Amino acid sequence: MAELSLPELDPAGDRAVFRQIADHIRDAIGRETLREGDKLPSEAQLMQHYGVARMTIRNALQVLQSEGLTVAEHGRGVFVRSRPPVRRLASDRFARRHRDQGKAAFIAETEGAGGKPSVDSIRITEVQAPVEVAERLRLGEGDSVISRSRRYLINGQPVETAVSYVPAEIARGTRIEQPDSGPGGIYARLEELGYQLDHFVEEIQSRMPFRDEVRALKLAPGVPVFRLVRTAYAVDGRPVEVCDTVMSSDAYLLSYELPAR
Amino acid sequence: MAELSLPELDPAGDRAVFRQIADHIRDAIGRETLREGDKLPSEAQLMQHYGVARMTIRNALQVLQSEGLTVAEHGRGVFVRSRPPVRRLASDRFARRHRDQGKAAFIAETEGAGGKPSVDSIRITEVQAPVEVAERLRLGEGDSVISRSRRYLINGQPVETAVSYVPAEIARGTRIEQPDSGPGGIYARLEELGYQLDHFVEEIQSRMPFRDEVRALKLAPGVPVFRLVRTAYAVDGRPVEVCDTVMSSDAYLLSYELPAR
DNA sequence: TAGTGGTCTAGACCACCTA
DNA sequence: AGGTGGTCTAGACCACTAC
Repeated sequence: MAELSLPELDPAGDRAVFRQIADHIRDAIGRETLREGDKLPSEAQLMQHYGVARMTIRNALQVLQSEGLTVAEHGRGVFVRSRPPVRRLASDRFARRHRDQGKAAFIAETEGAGGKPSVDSIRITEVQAPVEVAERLRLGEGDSVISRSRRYLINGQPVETAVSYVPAEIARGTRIEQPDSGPGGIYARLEELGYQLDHFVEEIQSRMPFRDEVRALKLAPGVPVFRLVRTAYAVDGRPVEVCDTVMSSDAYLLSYELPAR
Repeated sequence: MAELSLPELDPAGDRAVFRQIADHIRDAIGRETLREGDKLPSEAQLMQHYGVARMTIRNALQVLQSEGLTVAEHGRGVFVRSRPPVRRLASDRFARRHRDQGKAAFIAETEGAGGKPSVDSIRITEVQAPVEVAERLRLGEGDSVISRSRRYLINGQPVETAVSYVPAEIARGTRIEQPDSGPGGIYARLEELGYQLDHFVEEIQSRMPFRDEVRALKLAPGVPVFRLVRTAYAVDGRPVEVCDTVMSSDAYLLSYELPAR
């Protein structure tokens, strides 16, 4: 602990002791006295330094963890969380010129950035459209859709889960029902089927992940997720696909261009 | 507690007791046995029901709170968190037709949705451009910018903070330096000054809020924020403004249209 | 005043990691 | 084996809210 030298507690202030301790450590991280990957003093050392009970120290560490600033590793220590390289999603990523290259957007981009893309957990089923999907596809309740769910990884690290829905009427019996949807992905298949794509609408929300999302994306505590729902529209105005994705928020930066006119 | 009837603990499973308890309550919320605004059983009731110590119950409740599912109110109880109405930001919100109506985007939209918009904490200063801003505005270090910071509220509830940066060379001596930037906001002023706007680029990230953001936006525990940085480009390609905003993620849904061509 | 959550103590035993 | 964090107990006193 000699190297860190955290301040003393302020006994006068009415701010709770565990909050003061969290403040000290947070400040040290902010000033980069503690940097990404650095190990914090152990709980025992912090108890010693501040002269408080263990639960008080653990409360302080809990605060930092839920802020996404630190991660605890059982048996090793508590560390300043390091952020993975950010993947930028630009708004032209579904432009036809990319589709024509014969690779799905994710593969093309990841390789372009020097990463090793992979896709797993591919599951294809025909189901009744969930309400949110039916609304976006302008289907009635009970209408069925082909659902393609999969998980995207970069260098073996999961970053995104996605479920695509295409009206069964369109996709049944086509390659969209196959695990490998072929060169250019399902958007290329849709165009081959005569549904020339016109535009997409992406709707973005952010929230803390559900339990299954924490598992599927191997999320650290204190990391929110983006939920991005993309609807693809054909030139005649008909929505032909909905893609519901959940992304680790610290793996992505989303970028969009908006007209000013 | 009679009305809730949570399951018993599974003594065989190796899942921690406080996690099992959190699971039970989370399930009850998921099934809508507990609905938005409902009060959870008190800590004392839960101790009684499960026959465990208070810290075990508090650990379970802490889990739910950091997932954004519940909020504790001192002296009152723990409640299922209710989500405020979501404000949808569409990608045409800076279209000229809105600007020409003489209202800034925020005011026009909020009134359109039946809310009462307000803006406070307006502070205008001339400063050296922060690095991230200088890069986006293609300024050198040391170049100064006019910074306009303010906070947006809907029905008195803060939802967003924003700081705009305009090169001082452009804004100095203009109404952009005034607290009330006039009809149509600063984008209208920039156009009057001869910088006809062509497009915007918005970059979106999500993370847990800093302490000052929790205060400024009155954020509940477990609520992440969007950070949205918008750069405005004039028709000659010159970036003329950067706006750095932080938004409560549960007050917003962002929506963008992307071309497919 | 009674009930609620907020903070803190002082222990205990366990599981995991490193050496 | 020794150090680390993970879980849990059984108390205590306090601050806030409702009645």
